[in-house]
Amino acid sequence: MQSVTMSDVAAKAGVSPSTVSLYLRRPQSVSVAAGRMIAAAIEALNYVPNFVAGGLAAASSRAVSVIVPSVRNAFFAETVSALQSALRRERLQVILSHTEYDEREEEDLVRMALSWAPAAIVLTGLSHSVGTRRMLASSPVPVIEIWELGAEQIDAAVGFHHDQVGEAAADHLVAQGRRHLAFLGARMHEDRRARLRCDGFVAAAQRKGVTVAVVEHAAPASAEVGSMMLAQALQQHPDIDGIACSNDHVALGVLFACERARIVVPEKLALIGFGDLGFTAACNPPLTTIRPSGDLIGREAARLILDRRLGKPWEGGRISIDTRFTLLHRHSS
Amino acid sequence: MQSVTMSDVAAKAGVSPSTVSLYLRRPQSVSVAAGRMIAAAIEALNYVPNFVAGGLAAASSRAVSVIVPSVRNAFFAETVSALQSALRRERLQVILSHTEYDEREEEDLVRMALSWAPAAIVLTGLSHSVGTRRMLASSPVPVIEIWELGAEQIDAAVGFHHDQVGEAAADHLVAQGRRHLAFLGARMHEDRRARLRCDGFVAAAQRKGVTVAVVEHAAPASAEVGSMMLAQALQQHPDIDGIACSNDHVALGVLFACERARIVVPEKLALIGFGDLGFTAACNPPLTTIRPSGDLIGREAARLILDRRLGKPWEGGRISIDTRFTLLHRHSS
DNA sequence: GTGAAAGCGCTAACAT
DNA sequence: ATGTTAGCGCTTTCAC
Repeated sequence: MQSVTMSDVAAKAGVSPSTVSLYLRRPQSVSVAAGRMIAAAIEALNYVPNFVAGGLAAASSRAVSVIVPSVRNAFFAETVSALQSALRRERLQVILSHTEYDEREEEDLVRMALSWAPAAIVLTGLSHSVGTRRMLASSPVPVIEIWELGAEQIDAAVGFHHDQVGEAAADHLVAQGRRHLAFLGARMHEDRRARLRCDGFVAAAQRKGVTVAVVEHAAPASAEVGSMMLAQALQQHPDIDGIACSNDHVALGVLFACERARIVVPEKLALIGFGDLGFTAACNPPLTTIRPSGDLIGREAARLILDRRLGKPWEGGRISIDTRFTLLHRHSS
Repeated sequence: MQSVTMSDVAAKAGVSPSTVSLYLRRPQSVSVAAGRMIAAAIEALNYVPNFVAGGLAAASSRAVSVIVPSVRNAFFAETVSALQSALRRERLQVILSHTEYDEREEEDLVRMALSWAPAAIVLTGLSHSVGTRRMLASSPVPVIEIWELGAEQIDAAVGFHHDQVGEAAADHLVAQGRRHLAFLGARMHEDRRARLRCDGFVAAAQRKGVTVAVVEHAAPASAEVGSMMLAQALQQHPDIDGIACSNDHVALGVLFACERARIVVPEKLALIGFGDLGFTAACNPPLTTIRPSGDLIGREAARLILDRRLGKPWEGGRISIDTRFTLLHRHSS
């Protein structure tokens, strides 16, 4: 079926297939002479190894299954990108799928993921259906949960505490002298992490003794939704002087709406976003925001996967890595 | 190695493994009675099929290899998302990788892609290394090139003509009475499609007899780069009254910079972007832009792959689908 | 360091 | 409609 196979290479190089296999996986375990012959044969025949056959024989494929809520979300895109770059060096490939924030969907995708006998499965968040947990528990595949910390984890987890993000935002606004806060959140009924940031914000504000309001919108985060939520917030609580948003898209919309309503930021209203998306530094005024470590999450997850492949087990069976976040104080607050 | 296999299911259901296999692939080809027994056995044993073994036996896996320049790019993210959603229904999965706009990298990724014996390979653009073309030509795997039309294609292509985008932008600005145009382009030495848009813009402007300047920047598109390019453009050509940008991030930066410099858009300067990214409708003023059909590209690519899997060959061996684009006239022009 | 042999779990003729 | 059979291309003991 396949034009040129490992046997062809072996024949041409004058060695056995198993030597070629060994050479491909651990070149240093093969004599230099044999290695050179094999390399020449591969080159001459233009041999492309078959990962599928390899995966079947080894009972573990070169795939890493990654399941995120949405590929279009810049946060996850960054993590996926970093993960891929790091895995690529070890010739592991990412099988990507998205749940659209649906746990039932996730369960089905996990089942499909297991069908690939992947080297690892990467899931977003710590909240999964019972079925998902059961499947994963009864499988030997390492599981890494990303982008959240602070609840029970299946295996390894790499992320940060979203309630701490909310807390940091509230502390920051209060430190800037604001006494009437609001949190504008998009799609918080589905996006558990946005909800956690909101909860952390409200709790911290209450501890500091300032007033705090929450405005939500069911639609996904966007500038338009941000503009709408600002209007609603000001209508209900005209004295608001500090706003945190569930992410930078929302904050951008608030910024635009303020401009149209001639509300001066930050004098009249201090604003803080979340995400440090591309436009934040270039806005008028530049947007104060909290930068999550999306890139680092990807790199650390890859490191865990590679360590595990090399046989290093995770200490105590469970491991969690806190990648933290950074508050970037710009001119909107 | 695997806890429960197809044979286990067959034994429990009282049929042969091949019947189970058949049931899994074409349920309607199996008697209702047998089907019920098999379904019950699968349920009871919690059977998870092994795609790797299946792929080896069938000499074609349930993977579709997708290679894009960057996962973080919202355009490709949209296409990948749509592609995934559509393929998912047929239980095909996307193996994603990114080239970072490097053709050598792409060649290596195509080699790895072939290692999976994928149902299809999806590549971005029509420009590839000789090695890439050679490998793909000598393989039976269907190839779909996306996001570009107008040059020689390997197999199928789904996308649009970027020079037509540039042309549409120029025509629009001229129709708005602008006579001194400029194109601001980011990373055009690598992003061939941005270059094509630029070329189309310049050619159309010249045909209309208006002046046209080009400002480039090597960095990836961002609002900051947009602000910088605007400054440079106005310094070199103070009389510019219409600007097209290689994408909306750049246009957003221009908008911010105009605001700071008290340049009124669109009265003093008409602006058009590309991409219809999330923020364009919410900006001040809302940004005129050109919406590419990123989503449609993904859906059409999926359709071709699915058709091909069902045995429908593409007419004449080659097929190209023009997904077009739409100019959205808002208030920035 | 290298080779022989035995599968990995499934699909796809083919026969019934 | 169902079962029998023969691999798919590789990895991995286990000898040597």
